[in-house]
Amino acid sequence: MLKQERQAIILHQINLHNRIFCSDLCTQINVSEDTIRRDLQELSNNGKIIKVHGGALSKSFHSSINSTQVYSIDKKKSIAQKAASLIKDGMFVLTSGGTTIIEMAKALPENLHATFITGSLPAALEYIHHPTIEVIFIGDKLSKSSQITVGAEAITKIKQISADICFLGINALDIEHGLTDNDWEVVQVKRAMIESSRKVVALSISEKLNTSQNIQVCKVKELNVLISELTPDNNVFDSYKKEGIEVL
Amino acid sequence: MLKQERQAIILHQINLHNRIFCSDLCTQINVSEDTIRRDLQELSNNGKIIKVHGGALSKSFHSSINSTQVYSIDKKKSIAQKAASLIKDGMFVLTSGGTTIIEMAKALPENLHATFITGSLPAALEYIHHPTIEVIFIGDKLSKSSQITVGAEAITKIKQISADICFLGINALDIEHGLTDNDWEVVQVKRAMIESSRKVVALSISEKLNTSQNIQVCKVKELNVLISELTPDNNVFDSYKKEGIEVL
DNA sequence: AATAAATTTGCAGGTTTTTGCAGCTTTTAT
DNA sequence: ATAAAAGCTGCAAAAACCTGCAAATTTATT
Repeated sequence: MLKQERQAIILHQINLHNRIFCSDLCTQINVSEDTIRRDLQELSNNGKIIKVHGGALSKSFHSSINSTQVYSIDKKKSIAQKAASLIKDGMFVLTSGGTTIIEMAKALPENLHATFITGSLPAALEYIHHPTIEVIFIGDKLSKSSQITVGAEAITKIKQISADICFLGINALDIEHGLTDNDWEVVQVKRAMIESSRKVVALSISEKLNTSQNIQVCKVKELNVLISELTPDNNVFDSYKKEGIEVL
Repeated sequence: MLKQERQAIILHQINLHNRIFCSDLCTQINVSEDTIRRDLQELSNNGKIIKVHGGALSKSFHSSINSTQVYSIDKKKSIAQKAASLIKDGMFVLTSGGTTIIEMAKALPENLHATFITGSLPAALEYIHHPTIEVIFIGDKLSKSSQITVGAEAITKIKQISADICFLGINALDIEHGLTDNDWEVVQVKRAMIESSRKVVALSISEKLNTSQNIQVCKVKELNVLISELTPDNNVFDSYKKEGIEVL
């Protein structure tokens, strides 16, 4: 058996089944596991496949998400860094959707061992690419506009959870109206998340501070931490601090 | 034996078998391995063959392997067309994940009003971009390798559903072992989907027919429809038809 | 036809590639 | 925590390769 021939077979099998074990290939092609491993290593170095412990995955399936032009991307990255620092090993983390949350997902440290619970399709896609975290998806009807799960079933599931911390990508926040949004179904979900978490963290670029929308999610007092791209000593935060909110 | 003559024989052999060993040619033509090597080198320099360590490969062999970005995309599109035609307005449709399912999602008619239920992240992302269909996501733990929901909670939810039709992107199918897969958790989900559907449709490119993997999902008899890129009159389907399966 | 020139072939030797194995470390699962 | 599986490293044997050279063969020329 020629080496290139063998590698062609391997590549074919991986593309056919999306995933494969060293041991299976080894019996199928009848060479030692070492040889298979070396082949997979080589194919992986050439970018043909994704090598994983015990086997390999097809490239087409695992393709990462296109990081398109997100509004205020730099500000959101700085927020993401601060937010990610609050998450410790072993925590149960509830998160909503939104571009800020996606940025936070990308900023998670490589070796974090935590459980992330979300109803957001894009967020889940990010989390799933992380090597060590566990991802729980809240199922139910998917909202087309927001790409998150909504509905009674989802609300019930969230209320059964008791999370250590909850991260909300927010749309509008001010002292008078509290945390507000403009999608009734999304508001229900966020409200449930707040109720199920010991600590609530709001992520917001400063432009969204002191603006409001139609539907209230919760009062300012119900938030525990507020993270923006500004430094905490900025005096736009004064009134929030007075309400007992920690600003990062 | 003239050099030209010998090289003609070699070229013929390579194109016939797609691959060849130096050692085989050497005994066959009865010249030294060095001569064979020099011939292969020359043919390779002229671009007639691909020289590799230990022998040579035909040009077509190598190019066919390296060609497509997503594997067998055309075949999958033809399958997707046939599958999409089975879905009618008002139906409840259960689907697994996999590239074939994604293609089906893309092939859905613009004005279809149906409800799609899935636990596959990539599939849900496709469905959500469709203007008129409703999407229900099955929540629970997400499997990193397959990007679908797995776990007891998901199984329970699926069993509560009663769907009109179920589409399974399949990994391996043969008469003896039935529908098989290599991921225990994924198998549980597929099994539940089959039980919850009035009609089960298996989508498979023909290469996966008459292959098997380690874990059985169900017997051949439990499938109702089998769709591949081949025409239904192809005789690879004979044994499946004998089991009462409709082939499209 | 004979001979010179050019090409091809086989071989000796030394080098590189490939492969499986043993021993040890890392990762994963229970 | 512990045991099993997978991975890594270095090694050694076999196979394949390369280089240079001389013998053999083909081709060209007189």
